[in-house]
Amino acid sequence: MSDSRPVVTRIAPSPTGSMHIGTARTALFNYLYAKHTGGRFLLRVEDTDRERSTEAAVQVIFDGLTWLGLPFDGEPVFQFARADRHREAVLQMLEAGKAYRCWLAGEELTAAREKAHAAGHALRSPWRDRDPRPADLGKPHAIRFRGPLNGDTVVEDLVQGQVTFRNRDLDDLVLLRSDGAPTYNLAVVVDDHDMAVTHVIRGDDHLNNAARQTLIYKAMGWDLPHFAHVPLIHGPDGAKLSKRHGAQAVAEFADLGYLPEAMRNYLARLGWSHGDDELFSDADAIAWFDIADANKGASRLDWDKLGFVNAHYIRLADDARLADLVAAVFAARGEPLDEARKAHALRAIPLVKERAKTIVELADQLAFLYRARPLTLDEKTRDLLSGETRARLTRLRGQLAATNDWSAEALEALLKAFAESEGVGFGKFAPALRGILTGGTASPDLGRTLSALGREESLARLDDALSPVA
RNA sequence: GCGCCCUUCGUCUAUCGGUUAGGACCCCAGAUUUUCAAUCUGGUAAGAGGGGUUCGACUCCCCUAGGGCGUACCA
Repeated sequence: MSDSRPVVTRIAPSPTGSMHIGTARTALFNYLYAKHTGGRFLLRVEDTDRERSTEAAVQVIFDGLTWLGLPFDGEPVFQFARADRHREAVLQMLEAGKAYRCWLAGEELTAAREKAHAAGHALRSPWRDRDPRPADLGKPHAIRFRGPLNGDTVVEDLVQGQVTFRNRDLDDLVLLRSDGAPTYNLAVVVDDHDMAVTHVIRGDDHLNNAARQTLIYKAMGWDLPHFAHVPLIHGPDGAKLSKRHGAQAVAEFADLGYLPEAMRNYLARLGWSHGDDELFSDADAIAWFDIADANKGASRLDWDKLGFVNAHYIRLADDARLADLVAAVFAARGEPLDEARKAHALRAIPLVKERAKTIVELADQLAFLYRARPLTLDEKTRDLLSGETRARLTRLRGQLAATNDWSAEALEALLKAFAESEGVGFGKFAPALRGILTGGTASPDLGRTLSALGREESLARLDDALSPVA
């Protein structure tokens, strides 16, 4: 372990076609730790599974990191392209006696493994101590790691603490498959070493691998990186997060209307904390983050809290940006907003932005702006339009038509004065007015609703509902 | 089966041997009130169980239970 080298962290996802939210948090932790220490945050694409590693699947990773606002330093490393280098390392171990050629396969392999387990230790191939004959060398074979039979391997983990494994439980893992392809545990070690990674921060499903990888580092005579295994994210029910929990991939959270800065804040707070701080800026997170403060236990995704955090960031967000996002929601629904409508949304956003937990909700709350006239009124509103209320709203319509100040404040004042002059509470006309203006029963304060709708449209909607034929 | 890890309010967490176990989300009540929210005030709610160690354990050790991960020529 070296402590003087500048910190280098990395995120090493496989291109599977989507980016899991757990991967996103691991990326965030790596990013925060690198920034906190003034180090570098790298990306390595583990694309050795040729079936799944399509260009599109790789693009998903880039898009996910970009959307989350976690830019990596330098050029991405593609693991598959480094296969020759991996093989070179294996040959080096072979020559040094740290690895051996193995022709064990098929049922023979299975039987040997079962026998080893029955004897209370991990698999050791008979080829470990056998000299291959020249005739064997021509036949396809794997190359296995020659693991120590006795003793312990200790992983010093920044999160989990000191974890001890008995070497007898660690099998002679395959380094190079019989088709010449390097295996995961080998490639990871070689790549992390070559990339000068100082801190391996990853999911705790790899804690067991850390022991195997430690052995490889030692066999190669390389410095060990610091390990930090962070727990996985579970669904609200405590089970492994999956599709049925609502969302799993970063792109899905984006589609549901969550802001990247909200995701960063929420995800950072999931499994890590800085005292009682709940809502904090990226700069705060970078200043405060230490991987040693990460928790050991798995945590569950809580939609309510995510919504709370997201609402906070929506309130802070720039209106023009929100208008773009809202327009994207409408476009995704097949109802793209033209320039005029988008401008309308931009004007109305300040009136509703403090009410929405997601961008999708924000779009829903703006939808009344675009309803086509004449609005079809719900039954409740129609019932409310009895003679008395109709007459009262007609008088209100007259006052609205006479005013020029269409600001929310002025309209609110006008409504208050009107209620007073009528000698009634809002309850006598507000529900009906809301129904007429929005076609629904929930909307912002009426002053705001009128203001957002605009003078012309408001009066027209009133006329639609109040005209004798309606 | 074997190995490793984890376990404080419903959820996310604070605590790093001595606290009335704190905060946030959710929930409930009140305030506000033209709906729904938002906002403000207040409230309910926790150390998985059992043994130790100690003057004193949420905190240290052991056992049990529950959960997770691994145990591949997958990554």
